[in-house]
Amino acid sequence: MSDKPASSSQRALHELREKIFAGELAAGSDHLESELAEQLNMSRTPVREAVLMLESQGLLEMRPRKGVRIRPLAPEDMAEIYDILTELESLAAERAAQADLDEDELKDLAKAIDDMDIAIAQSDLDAWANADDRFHAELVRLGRNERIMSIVHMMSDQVRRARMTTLFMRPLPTKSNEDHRRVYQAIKDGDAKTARETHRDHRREAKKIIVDLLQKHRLRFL
Amino acid sequence: MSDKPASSSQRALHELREKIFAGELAAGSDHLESELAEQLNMSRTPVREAVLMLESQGLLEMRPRKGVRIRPLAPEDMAEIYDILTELESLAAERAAQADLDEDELKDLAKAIDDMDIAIAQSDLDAWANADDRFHAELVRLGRNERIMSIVHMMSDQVRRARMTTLFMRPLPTKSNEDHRRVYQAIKDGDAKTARETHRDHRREAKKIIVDLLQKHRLRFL
DNA sequence: GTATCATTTAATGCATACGCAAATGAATGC
DNA sequence: GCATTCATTTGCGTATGCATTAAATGATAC
Repeated sequence: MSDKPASSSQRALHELREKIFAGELAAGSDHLESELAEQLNMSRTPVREAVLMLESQGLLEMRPRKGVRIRPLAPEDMAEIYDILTELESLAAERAAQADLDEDELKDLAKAIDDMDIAIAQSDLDAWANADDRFHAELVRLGRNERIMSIVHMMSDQVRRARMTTLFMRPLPTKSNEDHRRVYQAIKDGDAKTARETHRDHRREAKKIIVDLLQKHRLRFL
Repeated sequence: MSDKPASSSQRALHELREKIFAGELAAGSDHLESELAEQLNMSRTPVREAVLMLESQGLLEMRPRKGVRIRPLAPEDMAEIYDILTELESLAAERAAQADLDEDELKDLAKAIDDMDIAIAQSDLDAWANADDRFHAELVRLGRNERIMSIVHMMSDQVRRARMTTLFMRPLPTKSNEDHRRVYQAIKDGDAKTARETHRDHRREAKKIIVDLLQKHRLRFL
């Protein structure tokens, strides 16, 4: 249970991520390395290292002399990201279906789906979002491509803030879980084509919903 | 023509990349930060920064106390990467076809195809590889998704060494350019489906060829 | 009042130093 | 011999300080 010591740069990495997701470091805001270092109670060195890593993960930009800018997301960025997620997750679904997985290997996926039902029944959006994340992460894991896992993870991070914001702006995603179940069933049945196409359509829908929502609410950056 | 001053960490980034591609830093080899710093004639600080970036780009791993390891590529890694390239480039081809591009916007793509023909006529494999790179990069650019561009770039970097090695182990890719032309034509005609599927098949073929080659030659790591 | 240039300010990029922890090797006991 | 413990070395993580240079400020001329 006890946290490992963890190096300062690891801590910086995690804490900065958290602050970005929580909006504590607001989208579009600038921060000097020294400010961040002070906030985190460490020297600039580990902060710089963390910032470098976060930059290659697309969460912020280093702009010499202007500070570290937390990258805001425009609707076009959301579209880009959802397009990528659509392609890569669909491939993962296809591969998972081809892998002839037994029930035990699928249990985390099943659990995530059940948890979403429960969350919806209780109108618990946070729990729903959490289970949805797990569903997608597990799906990708079953696709057995490490690089796809890491790219999807990276893209998910980039949209995390925006998804959290929009989550409360739209009706309960009651229909969504039907798709999940269909994907699950196709994987279990070894029906690669259906798994792929069902998931692809599911993601396209998700893209449309969120992009439309941003446009409707004139959310140019978040 | 004169090189810009360029910061030490940028220089470290570029020079380390070059050394990795050139095999001067061999796949699987380990290197202390201090060695690299000495080689590059700078202190450990910018080297560490470059190494951190290269690590997130998947070219090497930092293993505390064991040195920086240049990541070797197993056939399974090649398969992973080609799967990703297949999906993302195909999407790019589809999007390019939908973009109703005029001849001028397609001229770099056309040039790359022509250059490949020339290179093949002269049996100049280096020139061919160069033009092939340009074709794929340009195709992705026309797909207008910045993130896909950067992911594809990253994946291409990861396979660069291995592709160079195998390039001289197989017959001239004479047929390959027919595919390129078909993709080009489909994009020009605005035929998104054909563009996508043609390119997808092209990439699947490429994957098969290279993975088979590695297996045949028992190249477990490179 | 505005534009240009000199001066100051301050954030960054990098070198350097140091403590710690892991790895290595030596010494000791069995 | 072999294992175990302790001493030594060495590489890394981080703090710190300084030089550089871009930006901000102020001064001067028009």
